[in-house]
Amino acid sequence: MMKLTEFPDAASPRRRQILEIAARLFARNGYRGTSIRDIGEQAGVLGGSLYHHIKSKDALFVELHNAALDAAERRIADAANRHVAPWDRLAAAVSTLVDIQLDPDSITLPLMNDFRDVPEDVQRQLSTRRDAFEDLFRGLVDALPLPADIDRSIYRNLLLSLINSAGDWYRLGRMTPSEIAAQINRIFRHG
Amino acid sequence: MMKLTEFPDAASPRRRQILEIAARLFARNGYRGTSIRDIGEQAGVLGGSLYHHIKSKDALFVELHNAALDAAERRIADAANRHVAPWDRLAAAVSTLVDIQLDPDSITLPLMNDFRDVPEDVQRQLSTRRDAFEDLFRGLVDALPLPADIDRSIYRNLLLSLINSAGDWYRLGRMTPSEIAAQINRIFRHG
DNA sequence: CCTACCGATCGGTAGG
DNA sequence: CCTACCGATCGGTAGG
Repeated sequence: MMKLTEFPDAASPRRRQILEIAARLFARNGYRGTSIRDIGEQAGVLGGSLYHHIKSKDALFVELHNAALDAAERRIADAANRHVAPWDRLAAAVSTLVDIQLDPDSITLPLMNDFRDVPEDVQRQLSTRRDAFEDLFRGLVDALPLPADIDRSIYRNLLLSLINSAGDWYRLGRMTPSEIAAQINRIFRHG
Repeated sequence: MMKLTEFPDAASPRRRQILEIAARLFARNGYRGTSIRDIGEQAGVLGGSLYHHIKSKDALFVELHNAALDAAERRIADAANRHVAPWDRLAAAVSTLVDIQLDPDSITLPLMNDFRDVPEDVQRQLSTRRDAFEDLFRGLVDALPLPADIDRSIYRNLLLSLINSAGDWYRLGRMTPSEIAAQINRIFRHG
């Protein structure tokens, strides 16, 4: 449950600290809702001073986004690979992604959700990495014995967008993330 | 398929025209992504001139949001009420909401999706109207003969967030909105 | 509906 | 890492 090294490739401890601060702010307030001055404030310096560590706000966001997907992809693949039956493999992946998305301290993932908040040229830089992430789920879904009248591409998109937007309505207390995941797996299990 | 009077309570034709322009821009570019100057430009005037017709950007957005939910709620209730069996009623509601969300010319609904893009005090103004909208689906879901291990509140939230985020991945061509709706209804039909 | 502006905020930079 | 700025953009207003 504890995160130890979120950004292993950070080049210096100070830079890693800045990356972690920035990731938390982006996750909480979105791309446009987070200013360079906000990040500087939490890091104890003025906004302009950050440009010693980063090239631009865009480049910073892209770096955080890709590192977050790397970490998520590793955790999800590990969880799926502890099982062999197709439905079990998907259920493990869903449960892990739900955990990541609903963790209130998650630095990792809410970055995925802000796609349309981001400038268009940044979107283009992110989309390759996102496509690769989706391939993980494509493989899991393609292995399912689904009824013939369910389209696997639609099924995968529905499932992913549902999980990625779960943070919008989830409020702590009533149910745990793993109970939410269990409900999702029940609804999406067919045939 | 044609929209005739999107804003029946507009007070003047010019004001209605401005509301329609603003709704389209908010739907396309989000709350923060739409400036008062953008709206003025499309209306053929300078941004400041709009303040003869509106009180503030916030009040404009709230008005558009509530009018959009009024129109959506009417369409969805009408569609559901053409049926009696619970699963048919839900399917009709889902299909109508999907149509609204995926219509590329829709003024009506993508306003719902930008919740976290909007300032907090505006969020508070919108939430009452949204809760009432959700009650429509609450009634439809509560009438379903669902398996006992599926939580109706979670089921409803998952279904609504899934439909509301469908526009994020849907691209025209491969499938029509009603085919998407049919897939959703298949996946969410149980018991 | 325009002119002309306000105070605030933004990403980013030069020069030290 | 700071000082001191830049050009751009924002919502909104006074006065006509």
